[in-house]
Amino acid sequence: MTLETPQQLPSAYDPASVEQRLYQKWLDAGYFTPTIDPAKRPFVVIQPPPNVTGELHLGHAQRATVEDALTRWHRMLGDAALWLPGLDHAGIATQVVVERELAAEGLTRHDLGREKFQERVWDWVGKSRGRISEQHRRLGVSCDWSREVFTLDPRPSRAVRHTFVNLYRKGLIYRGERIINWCPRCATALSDLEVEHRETDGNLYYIHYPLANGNGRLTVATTRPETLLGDTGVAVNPEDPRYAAFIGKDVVLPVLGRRIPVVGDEAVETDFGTGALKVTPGHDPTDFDLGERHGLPIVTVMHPNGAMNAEAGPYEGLDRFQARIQIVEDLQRDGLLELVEDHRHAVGHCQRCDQVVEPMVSKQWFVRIAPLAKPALDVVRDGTVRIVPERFTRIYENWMENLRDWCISRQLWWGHRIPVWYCGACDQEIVEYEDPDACPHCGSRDLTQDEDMLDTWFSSGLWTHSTLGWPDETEDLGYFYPTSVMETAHDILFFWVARMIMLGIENTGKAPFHTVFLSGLIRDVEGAKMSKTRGNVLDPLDAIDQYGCDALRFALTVGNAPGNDARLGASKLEAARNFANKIWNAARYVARAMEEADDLTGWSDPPAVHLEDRWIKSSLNRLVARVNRQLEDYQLGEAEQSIYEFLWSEFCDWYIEAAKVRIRSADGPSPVPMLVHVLETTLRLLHPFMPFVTEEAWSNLVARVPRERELAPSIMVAPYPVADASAFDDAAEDAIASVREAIRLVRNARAEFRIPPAQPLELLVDPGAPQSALEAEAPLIRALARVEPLRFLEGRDQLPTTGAATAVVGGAVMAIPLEGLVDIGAERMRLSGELADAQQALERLGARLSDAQFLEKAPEEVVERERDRQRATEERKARLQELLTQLSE
RNA sequence: GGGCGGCUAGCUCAGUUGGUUAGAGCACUUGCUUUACACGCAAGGGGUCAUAGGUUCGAGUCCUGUGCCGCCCA
Repeated sequence: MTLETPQQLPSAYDPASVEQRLYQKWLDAGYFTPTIDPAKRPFVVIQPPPNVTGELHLGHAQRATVEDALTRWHRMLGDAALWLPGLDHAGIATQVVVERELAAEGLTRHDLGREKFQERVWDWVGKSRGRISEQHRRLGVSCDWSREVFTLDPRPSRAVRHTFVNLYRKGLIYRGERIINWCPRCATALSDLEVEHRETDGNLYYIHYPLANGNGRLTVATTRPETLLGDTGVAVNPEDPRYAAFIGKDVVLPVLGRRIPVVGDEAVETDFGTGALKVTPGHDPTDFDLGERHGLPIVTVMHPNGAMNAEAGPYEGLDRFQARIQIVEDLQRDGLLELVEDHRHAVGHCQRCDQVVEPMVSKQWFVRIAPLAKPALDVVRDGTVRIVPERFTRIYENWMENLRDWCISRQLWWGHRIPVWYCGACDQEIVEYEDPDACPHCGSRDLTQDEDMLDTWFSSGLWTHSTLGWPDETEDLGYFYPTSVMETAHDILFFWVARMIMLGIENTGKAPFHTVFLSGLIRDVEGAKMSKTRGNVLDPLDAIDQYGCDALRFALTVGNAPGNDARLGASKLEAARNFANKIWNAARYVARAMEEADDLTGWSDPPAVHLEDRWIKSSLNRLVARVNRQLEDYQLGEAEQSIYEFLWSEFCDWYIEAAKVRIRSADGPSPVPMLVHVLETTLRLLHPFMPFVTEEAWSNLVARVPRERELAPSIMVAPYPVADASAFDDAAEDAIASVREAIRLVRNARAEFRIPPAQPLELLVDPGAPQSALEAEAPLIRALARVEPLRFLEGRDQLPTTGAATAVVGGAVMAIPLEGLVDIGAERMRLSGELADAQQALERLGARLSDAQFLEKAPEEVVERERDRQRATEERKARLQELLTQLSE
């Protein structure tokens, strides 16, 4: 590749011409695949596998950026960094998507049959995978594509099979008639987590249940009157004086006329409704528990599709919502409906298809959760697993302490099939690692496999180890497990993270990672969740086309605190794009300075002799220290902010501008080696976040540099910067700060008095101190403030007393003679104001420093800092007073 | 009903062992074709950190109460 001259480089950074080329270069070099090396420390991130049928959205892009940044950082630290990508078959989500497609053709999955339907899904998967993969690559992710896994691949499927069999044999998986959440649209059971509760306007119906003996009646309140068809009791609180006498008697179920008992139970809330509760064990989870306590029978009144069944008597065949209307009418007719109230309450909806979910008793497979939850709780409590940000630890604990058994069977056709066979001859359940040919109990070949599929999250829960080869003792598993950081969105803490911890410990004996890093959700500018129906979805690829990958990555992560939701809009993307362009142009400038410099010797660690060099080197090393600290503490957004500020406001705004002055005058040591050094270091610091522009700029720099140290072939395998504390230089930083202040004051006066930028100004300075930084930096002040002549005075009495803009910087006094422009009275007013400020500050400082408590209790360095400030403020006050006296003469 | 989070400049947000005069981006005002960058440069305006108490030498930061907004769980 021939090196372009700096002049040939475009003046605006063009991401499109860089990104694909560099990504290919990294792929070809094999940087994304770590080598298993016992001498190295492994760093492992397992990617949360996106749904195979979905497209990546900005949330994925943000998480990918965080995961990539962590991986790139560790790779540069010299770790064996593995970021393992994958895809999730997403059972119910995918099935719903494909069923919708079928519905558009007027078909259901039953028209196709199980096999054809599965083929159809695989077709869809094939199309979708390519898109997801393309999106990921465009995001610049450095994941190891050679290890990419799909949840339905043979290896993870084997892990699913082994886990199921092991848990079954330990008695931790069982089949039973329990109350579950049923989606009539999807015709499948759902776990508690897959139900979304939404506040909905409904009614509360007060219904009379006459006593069987004809002496009165009980009135119950319900939001779902149609379920009374499945009532097998009425419950009241035994402490409730209104109803105590009813316990043990029978009431007559309206409409159906069935006799059902009244039972006493403490769980009944006396102040909800009438205080009497109809008990429907077949269609309500609390009633199920209650019914179990009192031995009440279970009656299920609905078909799986939500229509009423034979138990519903005259309502058989009606849809559940029609049945509700009909029953209410009938109750009214019979005079059994006391009243109907408006009532707002939470109604469960299917997470995937939004239908109202029906609690229903059904025969399903469950995981016994308590024995798994205990160790998973312990590892978080004892710090083996750290959750970032910390506040989610409590949320995790609360949830884990209140878990019900996990319903894992789904009446779907897409996913991992439940590995249980039933023998037609002896009726035994057969659960083996390999598919059985014959019944091990009776030898019969009349075997049928369970029709159901496993909850997707069952396989996801194994992801940290199934991707590395478990249950086999593979080299990958031995080296990379347990993994390091699990980064994911906080909304799947329970769905996924908790189950990974439970099943990771269960299968391997070890917690699957040491850190959980939870990201917030990405919202649109208005703060709304992005969704297709709202039409506010921003495709990551569009954003990349428009602003560039680095800009998107930066915009998605800069300044974000872990776990907090963030909004993204055009202005943030523009700011990020501008930053990429700033870096590009800084690099372009430095490259040009290099071409024109005679000697770049020492660039890799230039000695800091000149005050400006001492300052920038000190400042750079403080930045490096800070960024390392922030990364170690997972404050990625802050780290980016730090780099942004240094690069733009320190390096570009001041060091480069100062360097130009020195280069032009050819006076003193050349700043070019330092320019190269600072930029090269900062690019490495930033690379994990903005991989492309840093690589491109870095390559352009190092291609022009003498080989003073071994140079990596790519910034992504170059070492991450380490701070050199010996470069810290407070004196230089203070000195440059006062020079900057002086320049700012001159520019300020120029703006205030409307003096054209090109017109030089005379500046008189009484430096005050013998070794003033203002004197040392006179050329810089001349150039950046457009000062000519700049004269340093012997004594204050030489300062002009009229018609001058004046200011105090540290111990120095400056005056810009502006006869005829400056109103001396206004000038005096301004200085008096400053004097008053100084006086006020001194009073505060004096009070603090004379407080014995403060002196005794505050740390030494804080006291010392206050003393320094007091000294400086006193000096400033003295100078201001002198100046004012002079002006009033 | 229980829990969590937010309330900081016009807007969006940082601010992690409590320690300068509380920061950034965007927006705003003024002026600039200054040969790296107008995706830029310079100067500037703008905040009693929701509220009431408390702890402390010192509170945006810790504690308690209150108000509004959002989320999670039941």
